[in-house]
Amino acid sequence: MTFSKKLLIWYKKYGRKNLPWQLNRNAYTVWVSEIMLQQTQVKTVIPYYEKFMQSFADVNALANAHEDDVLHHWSGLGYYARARNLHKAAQQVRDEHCGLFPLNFDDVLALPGVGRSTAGAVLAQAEGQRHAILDGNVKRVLSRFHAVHGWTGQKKIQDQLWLFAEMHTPEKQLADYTQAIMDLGATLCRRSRPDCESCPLSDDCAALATQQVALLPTPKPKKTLPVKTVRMLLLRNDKKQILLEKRPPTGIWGGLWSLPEMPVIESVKDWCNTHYQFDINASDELPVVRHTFSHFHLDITPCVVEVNNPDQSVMEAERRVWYKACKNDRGSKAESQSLGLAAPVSSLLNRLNEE
DNA sequence: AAGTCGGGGAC
DNA sequence: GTCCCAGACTT
Repeated sequence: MTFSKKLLIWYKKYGRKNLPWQLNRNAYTVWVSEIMLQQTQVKTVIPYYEKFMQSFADVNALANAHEDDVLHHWSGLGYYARARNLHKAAQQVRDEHCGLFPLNFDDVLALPGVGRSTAGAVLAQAEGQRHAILDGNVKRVLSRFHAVHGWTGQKKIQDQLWLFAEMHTPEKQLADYTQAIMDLGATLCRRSRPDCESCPLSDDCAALATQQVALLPTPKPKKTLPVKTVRMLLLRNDKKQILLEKRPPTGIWGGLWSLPEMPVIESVKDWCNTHYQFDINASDELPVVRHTFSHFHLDITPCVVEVNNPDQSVMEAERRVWYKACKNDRGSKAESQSLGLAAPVSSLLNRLNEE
């Protein structure tokens, strides 16, 4: 059985058929509901839709209203450009289509605030015209059904999903099919805890077959993290011990032991002299190590420094310790169980120890 | 391709 | 707190 046929059978039993905009359905009511439902959940929209329709019963009433009045009805819904566009579009219908909501795809698409998916949804639901839709629900259903990996905002992925959407769109029962695929996405093929047991498409779902339902759709990539840089000093005494410092209790690596840090821009020799009263001859930079936190990258420039007069540093004894990195029984991992080390510090000490 | 608009729900 | 939601528009 085809995708659409299974979906339509399921819809007949379990689909939503009494939403406010499904009663007395016409292009205007469907259009208003579709705009309100952009990036907004059904439950939130319902009271707004009912009040809006009471005040603006048809497209001409909306066109002739004051923008402030339209915006007042939108207050609290968010994305207020939707309301301004809705009002402008109603005037466009009044002025360019003789007050009759257009039933031609390109004309609907030309209305401000109406994109490809919304235009398709309006004409499919109100007029039974054959158009595919691709909203958040459909993207989720199709990316799982076809195991499409990649963020759905990417053009390549979006094009692929539109092809699948077109492919599955039936020739008849467009209103029901359009509602059905959205209902499936909203009620069973949810973002979290999808109910695959109850899904009419589970037999052919590629994501389910390969245990990838939870991985799809691929989440939006996180925005580029800011990069901070720091130099970490591997201060080494004549016993080949490294100076560690205890971090403050709050903040990054709170309470853990770490290496002394200093700005990359400043002189190592001056810094050691000023902050530690250490006399050093030379220092040796190691390759930069990137450590990533949830909110930034930390590029660490490790710098090995041989200290000539380590005895000078007896200040703040509780916060500083000369530490001898050694290998434990398991091999390469440093013996650090007794001392809480920040992860990249542990890694650096290992590297130094292996040389 | 990335940024913007937004209040609210799920977790 | 984060992520996302029946997207479209601008830069």
